[in-house]
Amino acid sequence: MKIVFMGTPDFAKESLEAIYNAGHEILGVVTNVDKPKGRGMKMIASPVKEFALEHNLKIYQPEKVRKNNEFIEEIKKLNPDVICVVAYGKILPIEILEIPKLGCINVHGSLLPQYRGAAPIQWAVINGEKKTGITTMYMDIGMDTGDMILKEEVEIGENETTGELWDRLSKIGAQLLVKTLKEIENGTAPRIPQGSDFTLAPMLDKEMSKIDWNTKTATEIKNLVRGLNPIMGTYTFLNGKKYKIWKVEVISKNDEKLLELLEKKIKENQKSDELKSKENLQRGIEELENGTVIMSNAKDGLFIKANGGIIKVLEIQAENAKKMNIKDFLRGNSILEYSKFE
RNA sequence: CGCGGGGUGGAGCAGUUGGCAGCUCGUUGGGCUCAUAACCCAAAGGUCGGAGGUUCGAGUCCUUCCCCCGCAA
Repeated sequence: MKIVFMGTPDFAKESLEAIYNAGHEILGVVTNVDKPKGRGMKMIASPVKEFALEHNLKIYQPEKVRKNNEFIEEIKKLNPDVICVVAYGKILPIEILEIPKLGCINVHGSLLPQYRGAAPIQWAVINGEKKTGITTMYMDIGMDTGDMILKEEVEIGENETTGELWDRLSKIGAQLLVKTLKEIENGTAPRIPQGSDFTLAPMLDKEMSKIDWNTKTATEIKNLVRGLNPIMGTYTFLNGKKYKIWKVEVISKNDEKLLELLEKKIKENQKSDELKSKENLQRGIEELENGTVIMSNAKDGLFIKANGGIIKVLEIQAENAKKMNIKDFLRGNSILEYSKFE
């Protein structure tokens, strides 16, 4: 089929590559404008543009698409059978949606009508969903409200990060798009209305990446950490310094191994008899405020009291530093026990 | 010229007013142990990113070049 493809990030590149390899005729590729990126603010082309350049595809990078008659006319002239939109980054006006004879197809990273919006994958992980998926649909004017075509379900691993899930879904999405196009070509594509029972996955904002030790449970913190990895990461403060937390594990406050370590340490330090028994240790931990460092050393790691469990930090990043696994970090940097993250 | 941080043995860091180059870990050898990623002892490993300069003396001060990283988008 004759296709115009619209997309920007690597997620979209997978789809473009798949339909390209499937033998469809790519009339043009629309991607977001190059943006200054990275150190020195160099202009960086989107992954979709990179692919288009490599394969000599025609590239369009309109500043805006709404009320951009010149651009709309260009697309009209291409006379595509369908327009495929995957994570393009701009909302398409009705004038464009009406161009292709067979419709505008969108690949969305969730099981619609759940998680409509800009950040479906991230929110699914943050909310601790056990499964999510990909949905292809016919676009309409609303935000991810169009009639659905195909769906594929995917399990979310308990420790899977958004980045990992993102990669998997981008490939599944690519395949599902190819399959969807085939169905459309054959005239067998279904059209399933979404119904009214939907949820939203709005854009993530900076605010939410701060760990709230007081109101969030240990598991919620863990889900936030993996949900925001590797997009922005989560952060928290210790003695006025900002630390990013990239990977954690949740362990129970009754964790035998941890209690043993604590017990041993207390004996070594000849501290008060008060915390001698395991019961007292558990109670002692329970009494600590959320965010308090229970134990911190290069050998055992960094353990932080949280609501309903203990956060074991696995990957951390100090200000102006790069991400490090916790053992490397603690060899050169020290975090005092009983200090408090906030 | 977007803002900022940094280059010190294999890793992560310290190094005070310029005065013998250190710490934690790893590595190697040995010991201990039923055993171990545990513990004990010992050793190897650095022209302190490069080039100039100031000085009796520079990781430390000045000039310059190279490289890396974080924020921001």
